[in-house]
Amino acid sequence: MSPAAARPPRAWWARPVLDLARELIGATLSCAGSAGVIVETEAYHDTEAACHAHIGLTRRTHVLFGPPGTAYVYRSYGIHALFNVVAEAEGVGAAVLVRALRPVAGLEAMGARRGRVGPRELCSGPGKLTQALGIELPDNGADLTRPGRIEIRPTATGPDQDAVVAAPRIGIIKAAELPWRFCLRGSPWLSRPVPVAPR
DNA sequence: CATGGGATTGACT
DNA sequence: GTCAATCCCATGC
Repeated sequence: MSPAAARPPRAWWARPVLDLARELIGATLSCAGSAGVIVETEAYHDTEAACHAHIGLTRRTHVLFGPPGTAYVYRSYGIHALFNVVAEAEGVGAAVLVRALRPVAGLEAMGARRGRVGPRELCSGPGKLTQALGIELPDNGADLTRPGRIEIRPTATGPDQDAVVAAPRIGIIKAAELPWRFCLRGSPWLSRPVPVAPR
């Protein structure tokens, strides 16, 4: 695989959210002594109804409209913390949800945080990977362009685009037809398999 | 101030 | 396959 690039500057994160969601496949996400390679993402944009930012600027969504390269962490179903990275220009509400990782470092710490589960269950879901990495609500708003608890290192050359598959997003009702889920083709570390027949 | 829904997971039938 | 857990916050009275 390609070597890790340096910590990307603000402008790197400012690209269109669909481009960023693809680009992040293969990047390494690390936090609290553990790390994994991103194998699944989803894009969200304020112009479509599934995005939290669709309702406009509120206390919950203001991070989404802020500077790109910022972490957006929110609680889902009262239980799980889900991790996103803000994309596009400041003033646009857009973010990439990280949905699954291939664990590569700190697997013991991941297991301690997740409870005794098999390696395939450590990071194969958006709520699982935040628990495995120790990402929680206080990480909301973290600036990923500065040194901190959470770090994302893309590959130097970006992912091989032939290896990235697009599919409909998971677990949403609104705008469910958009193929804005991106997966590493054939990866055994996905939250769910890519559907065989596209719709 | 009360209510309702949600980008999920794990346990159970 | 079904379903509850549990909390943040937007919305409405």
